[in-house]
Amino acid sequence: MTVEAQPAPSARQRLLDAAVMIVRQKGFAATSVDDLCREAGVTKGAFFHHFASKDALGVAAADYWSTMTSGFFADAPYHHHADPLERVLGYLDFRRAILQGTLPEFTCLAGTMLQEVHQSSPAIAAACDAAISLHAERIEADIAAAMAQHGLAAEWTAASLALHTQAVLQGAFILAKAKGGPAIAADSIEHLQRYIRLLFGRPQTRGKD
Amino acid sequence: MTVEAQPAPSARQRLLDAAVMIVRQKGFAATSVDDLCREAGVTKGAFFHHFASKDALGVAAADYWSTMTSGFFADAPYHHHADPLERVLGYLDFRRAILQGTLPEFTCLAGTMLQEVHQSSPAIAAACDAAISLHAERIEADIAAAMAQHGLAAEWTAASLALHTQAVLQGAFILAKAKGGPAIAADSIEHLQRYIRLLFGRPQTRGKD
DNA sequence: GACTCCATACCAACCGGTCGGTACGTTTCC
DNA sequence: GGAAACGTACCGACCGGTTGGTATGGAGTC
Repeated sequence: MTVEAQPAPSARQRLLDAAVMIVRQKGFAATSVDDLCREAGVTKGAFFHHFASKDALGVAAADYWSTMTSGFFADAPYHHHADPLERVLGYLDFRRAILQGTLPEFTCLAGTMLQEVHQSSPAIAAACDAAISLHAERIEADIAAAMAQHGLAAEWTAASLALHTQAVLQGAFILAKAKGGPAIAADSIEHLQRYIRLLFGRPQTRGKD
Repeated sequence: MTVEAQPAPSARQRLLDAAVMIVRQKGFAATSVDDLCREAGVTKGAFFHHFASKDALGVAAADYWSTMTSGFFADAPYHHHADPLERVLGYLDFRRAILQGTLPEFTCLAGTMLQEVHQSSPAIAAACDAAISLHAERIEADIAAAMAQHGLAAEWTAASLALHTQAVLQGAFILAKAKGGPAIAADSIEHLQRYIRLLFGRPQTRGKD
């Protein structure tokens, strides 16, 4: 609630940014508090001033990730489409397009942390779940609109398909980690796009990109 | 007297079994050598007698996981189908059916370890990649046979779709960890099955489960 | 002068890994 | 056949370094 404009990046902010990068590189457990402080250029005192524990940092990082990605995708170009189905497909085009750079640059923090802490730290797991679920809800709205427009009476729900898109993305990231690059991740997203086109009876539109 | 059958599981075997369970619970980094020894009922001396390092245990565990799951799926009932497409769909039926018990019981060791060690330990990452890729190749064979039988000239390859099935499964596991249960994982696999049926022009066969 | 923000110094627990030693079966050599 | 020699499996105390976390104090600001 007390969010005003911040002119200079505070130690807290720098720690959060450091966490987003390093945790995606090494995972949560392998990332030490000292690693974070070194990357952020602050001392341990600053860390424990802003965060009660390493776990608390994990929760804050997941929340930060959620608001960060929310803004990022809200500003993305695919919202321009009038057709809601085109927005859904455009979203996936966009997800494919941002598969650039090294693995920790396009990989998902929430998915990475969930793998490790789903049992040991319920608070972090809940924050990661919230981030993914919130993101899915945004897509769910477009899917529901597309279903209404196409008069689709399907055996699956918009919520289920929205969550499925997130599953494919998370799985694509794991394959990317296995293969050391984003190429197969892009393939998987293409399969998902083809699935959605088939679902809506719109087989293979527009030319190859 | 040369003893063929092993009446008592060796320390090495017990450590491997312990690793498969605990690493899926807590992740690789958060699992200590002492954790493994305690679970396996052996001492640290035994651990380092059989494995040169914790990393070496990770590689061995991934290899063990690969041969273990290979045998498990080779014995599964879906191979009975004469129709290769039915074998692929049956495989996914089977994957849904084994979504039982607690999360570390049906979750994938290779995917879990990959998330954490893909940068820090190339050896473990390679072993995990090999496990997943080998598994995908088994499915690829059935997909290729189904494509040939249906005379499908597709823009996608059997290998690509096989890898996509693994991406969906890995992503489904992450969602299961987010939601704390296997229900949404099953939903995602159903979406994948629907995709494959649409791909092969066989919309919705057999009755509801 | 109280409060926020952050640095320094420090701690106990725990980490992966080492090491000297034991128990025991097999091989070798007389 | 018996005993020395050797190899494998395992034990558990121990080591140096790192871990998450704390105690305390000082600079800047209202």
